[in-house]
Amino acid sequence: MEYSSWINTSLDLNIKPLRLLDDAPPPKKEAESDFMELAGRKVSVKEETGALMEELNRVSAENRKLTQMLTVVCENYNALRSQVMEYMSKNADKSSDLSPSRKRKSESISNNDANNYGAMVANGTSESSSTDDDSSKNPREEKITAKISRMYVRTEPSDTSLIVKDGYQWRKYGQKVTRDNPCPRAYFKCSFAPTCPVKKKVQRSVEDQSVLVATYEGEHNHPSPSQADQETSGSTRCVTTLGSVPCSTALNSSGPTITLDLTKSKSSNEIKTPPRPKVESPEFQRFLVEQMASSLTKDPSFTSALAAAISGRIQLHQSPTEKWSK
DNA sequence: CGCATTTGACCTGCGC
DNA sequence: GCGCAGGTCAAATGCG
Repeated sequence: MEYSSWINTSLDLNIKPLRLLDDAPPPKKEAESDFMELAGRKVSVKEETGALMEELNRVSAENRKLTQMLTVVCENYNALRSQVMEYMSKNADKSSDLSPSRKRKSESISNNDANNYGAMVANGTSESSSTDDDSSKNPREEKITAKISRMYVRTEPSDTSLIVKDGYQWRKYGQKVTRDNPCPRAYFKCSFAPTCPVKKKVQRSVEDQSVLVATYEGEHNHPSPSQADQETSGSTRCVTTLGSVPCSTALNSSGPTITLDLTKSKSSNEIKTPPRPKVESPEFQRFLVEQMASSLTKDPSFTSALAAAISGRIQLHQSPTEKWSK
């Protein structure tokens, strides 16, 4: 699985339309007339306006929601980062003073990043968490070299099951209601290979119950049974691989507007925008790309958000994530 | 009938 | 040592 499919600039791309919608209504008529001309078709402008307005409202609401999410993610990221920094610097100074309750400590810390919707966080366990040196105190810990990774999966609100389709076969062996989350946590073991030590915990996020948090412990000692299936399966769940989010483009006087349609899958993209103009034309595509690039790079919000996204990506890449970057 | 899931009991580690 | 909370076990149950 490619890392690029997990980390995506989609949030950044929403900045432009959102701002447009919030600050001043876009000169739609112009855009539409351009659009019509490009399409070379005579379509009722009224009908188109109505449809576009509807879509615009919907996308605007979607974008607002996403922006709020992004804010929360950034806040939590910063908080977590400062916590980690503080913790690491503390441990660098006095490595002997370690909390004995590492098991539950790590859990409580990791809960903070539960807002990274659509992202997967893979991190090493004790060996990467600067508490290595107490392995000398507790020899049992040395055996636990299992990798712990985390995956966030958005589900449909109506979906109450705790099943995360990740291509492996899992057997549920327990369920428990934990203190910090009213939603039960389900425990799974990899059942594809009898010797496979991998375990998985799945629990709904406290903040957003439509998000499942799957925590993987250990590494599979066998290949994925359905790697190919996984990519093409029509699962109702959408593992948030944002790399393939469908988008639509439109032209207005101030340049092209990129609108990511995050609510529709590729197959169900039913916002029936008017028949596309000759987008296939290489000249038009080049023009679009140039306009998009220039408008994005001029936008300070975009550049700052991009910087934040990149810094987050760098952080992620610093931890060993071989498993998920395959 | 075989397998997966459910669920209450039990085990283990940690804090007080 | 006791209580609490998370994790695991295994008998009961459900389903194909």
